[in-house]
Parts: sequence; structure tokens; C-alpha cells
Amino acid sequence: MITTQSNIYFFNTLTRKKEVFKPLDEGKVKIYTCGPTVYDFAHIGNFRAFLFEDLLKRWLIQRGFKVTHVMNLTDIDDKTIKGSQTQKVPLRQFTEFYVKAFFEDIKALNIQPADVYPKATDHIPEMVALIKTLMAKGIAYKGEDGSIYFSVCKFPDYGKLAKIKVDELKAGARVSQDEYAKEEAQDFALWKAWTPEDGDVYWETELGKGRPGWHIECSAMSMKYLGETFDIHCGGVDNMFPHHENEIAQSEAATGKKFVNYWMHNEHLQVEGKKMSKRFGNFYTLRDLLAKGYDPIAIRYLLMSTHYRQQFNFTFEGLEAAKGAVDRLRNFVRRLHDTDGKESGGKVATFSAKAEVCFAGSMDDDLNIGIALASLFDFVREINNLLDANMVSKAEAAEVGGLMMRFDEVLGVVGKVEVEEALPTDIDALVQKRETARKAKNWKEADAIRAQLKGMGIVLEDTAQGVRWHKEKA
RNA sequence: GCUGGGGUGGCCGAACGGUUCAGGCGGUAGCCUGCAGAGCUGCUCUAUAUGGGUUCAACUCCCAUCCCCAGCUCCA
Repeated sequence: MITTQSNIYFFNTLTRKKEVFKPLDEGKVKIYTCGPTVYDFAHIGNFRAFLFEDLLKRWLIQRGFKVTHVMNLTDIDDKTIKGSQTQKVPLRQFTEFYVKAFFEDIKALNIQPADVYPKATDHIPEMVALIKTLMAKGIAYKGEDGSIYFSVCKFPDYGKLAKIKVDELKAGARVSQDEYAKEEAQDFALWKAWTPEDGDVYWETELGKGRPGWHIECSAMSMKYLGETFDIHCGGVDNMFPHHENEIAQSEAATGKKFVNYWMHNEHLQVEGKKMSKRFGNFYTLRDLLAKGYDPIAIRYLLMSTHYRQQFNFTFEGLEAAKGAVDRLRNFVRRLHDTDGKESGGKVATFSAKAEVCFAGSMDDDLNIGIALASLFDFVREINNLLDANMVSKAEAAEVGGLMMRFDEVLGVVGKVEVEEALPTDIDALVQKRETARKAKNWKEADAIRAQLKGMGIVLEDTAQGVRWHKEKA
């Protein structure tokens, strides 16, 4: 755990300001993050959001908070229905495939799982109950088409998150023309009456035959698992309006309480300077990149290393650079294990303390990852200097290793430190053979064996402490 | 159209009125090494889209212009 005296500051979309973070219950944080719609493989833009949320969560945990994290899985909407119909499989079977893929992807990216992954289709009763409450309060109404709508004009705070004025909305550029069933154009659906296009996807409920609207799931599920008021709600900027605005409206109109204290939104990414789009041919899923042979952890590092509120330009050049940065950290941690030098005379402790304070202070400042990483790399260079001078004792190296582990609990890019386990005997024999050749200054044979081992994925390094080896990482 | 966010070195990106812009990546020279790898050091520099303005001082504030991105009802 990293401790500092300072406060944590987060930029709250509600106020458009950095605010001191104060959870409802001291020492505990309840977070809800908008998860994937499981109709396709998630793309790197989705993962930027999930990685931002992962970083946020890891930092809160590192600062000693007990975090409860809920991420929804949207498994019922136009796209999932259409997908299941196209593939001629039941909705659940269709979405399960992509749920599974999603979990594989976040595992590859070393994203810590949420505590609960509620599916919309598992929470129809909760949604129905919430809608009934809104109807009882006269805030929701049934339209001519049998669908149930939220009456935006009954909720005076509408627009407070996105800073949108309701009357200006009517003049908006994309208000659809065929919404005759609603009383007002800006009203949105809580419950959608069944139509033939829905096929066999419907629920018979007190609200009639149909399916939930998109926004209601997040209100119903977040409140079920986190309470009527909770601490942090995250998502991409595109969700700010209408999705999150509508969530606030539904939830606060129903409970009369503040829904969420801190709203945090991540900016989008671009690819090669352009909006990511299938049309431009610059649309990538995680799987696309893995298929090209990229290290998922380098992808993690890249997507995480730019501040979350900053638009980020994804390039393959950047991905290569990220790989280099991750390697540098891994090499450093590996190097610590081989150290057995003199005591640094307190220098290691000084550098460590400085790095920790700077890292923590930066992260406390609305997750200022750029400065945090800079302080980390400064630290690596400082210790490397001492290592070069053989001025790091075993005990000090262990301390540095411990600090690196704490940093990595937040960053999640170094991973398990490779312990030099015993090599398979045949490989070990090769290493020994090379050592013999080296002692005899038979460089040709030594180099040949080194090349042979490299072909087997074993990288040899001759150090002052003798020959070292490690497995080659992707 | 309206509302926001941006434009910083070869690349990615911090900083934000006042030491020659943090850090990463790449290139290059040197040290170390039998060689390599890792590491260290130097260089890669009249940097802040453009034009004005405020100021003793601007990348940082103000005005204008250009360009990019996003939101304006279901895309993270």
C-alpha cells in the first residue's frame, strides 16, 4: 500500500472541476462502470475505457480503499437481437459467445475483474420495478405504441451532467422524425413494446410484452448492487449524453436521492490521426492486434500511458515504443535479482522515497499517469546507475523490488518476476558447454550455442555475476 | 448550426506566466563487454498550429484565423 498525506483529486464531469475525493463510507469506494454490449469483439477504444477504469480502481486499492466494482454486460439491445437473428441462434447463446471473448480479452490485458458482472437479461424484474415506480410517480407514461417513456420535462435537473438544455435539444440536429408515439421528442424509452422485428426476444411483464430500453439497466443494476447513491460512475465520453444523463434522470426521479457523486469520463482514441472506423480501415479489436503478434501488455501500457481525459492517437509506432518501455522495466526488475553489491549508504532509500512520493502525488492528481511514469523511469535510471557502480546490496535490491511490485500493482505491466528456476537438463548442458567454450575463448562455438538457445526461446546474457538466462517474451 | 476538447522535438507525450520541456521510444557517438545483451553518459535543440495583443517575462492569459476530434437520443 502506498500512503500519502495528500488528498485524492478527481475531475468530476458533474462540476467540470477537479474535486477532493471523499467516499460515502470512509475507506470504501463503490464504482459502476459501463461495460460492453456483447454483440461483437470489443475494440481498442473500448479497452481504453476499461483500462482507465482498471487504473482508477487499482490506484484506489493501492491507496487502501476497499473497492466494490460493478460492470454491466449489455446483452439485450438492437444489435444483439439483430446479431442473434443473423446467426439464427438464441439471443443468450449469441451473447454468451461474446461475453466469453470479453473475459478472455480483459485477462490478456491484465485487467482486474469486477466484483459483479450483471447481465441486463438477468435483471428484468428489477427494471420493471423501477419503471413501475416512475409510472406511479407520474414521471413515466405509456405511449401510443405501448412503449413506456420517461417524461424529461418532469425532471427539472435533466441536462445537468451533459450541460444540455432541454429546449435546445428539440432543435438538435439528429432528433429522429418518427417518434410520434412520444409526447415530447426528447423523452426516452424505458420499456420498448414488442415489434415483429424483435422476433422471439421479449418478456411478458406487468408493463406488457416487450424489452427494456437501454438506459434502465444501468440504473436498476447499479442501484441493486451499490445502493441508491454510490461513489463513482465511469464510461466513455460518448456515454455522457444521453446514456448517463438518462440514468441520472431515471434514478434520481425514482429515489429522490443523488444517484452518483463522481462521474468520470474517458476521452476517445483515434487511430493514425483519424477517428477509428471500419470505413477508414483503421478499426482494430484486441484480437486483431494480438494476431499481428503484439504483446497485450504493451497494448495495455500504451492505452494507459496517456491521461484518460486526453484524446489519444493510437499508432503502431507508438505500440512499438510501448513495448520498449515495458521491456525496460522488466529488464530492470530482472537485473535487481542478480545484484549483490556494497551498501549504497542510504542512496537507495532516498531514491525510493522520492519515487514513491512523486508517483503517489501524481496519481492522486486525477490519475496523472504521465508524471507518475516519469518518476518511475527516473527511479529506474538512478538505481541502474548505482547498480553499474555495484552499490546496491542484496537487501536494498529486495527493497527496490518490493517498491517496483507496488508500482506494478497499479500499472500491471511488469508481471511476475522471473525467478531463475532450473533449466531442463538438456538446455542446461548446452549452457554449460558454452561456458566451457567461453573459458577456452572458443568464441565461435560459444556464439553458435547462444544462437541455438535463442532459437529455442532462451536468451543468454553474460553479466559480471556470471551467465544469466531468461525466456524470450512475445 | 450549437456546445466542448485539442494542435508541443524524428515519433509518443508531460508541464502551464519566470531555470536551455518531464519521461518513454527511435537515431547516433562513447563507456562497459571477446562479441552480443542489459546498463550508463553525451548528442539528436533557436519546440510549443498561424497572426496579433497583454506582460519586465507566454507554450502557459486575451483576440482572430486555420486544422483535428467529439457531443447534439441508444458508438468506449
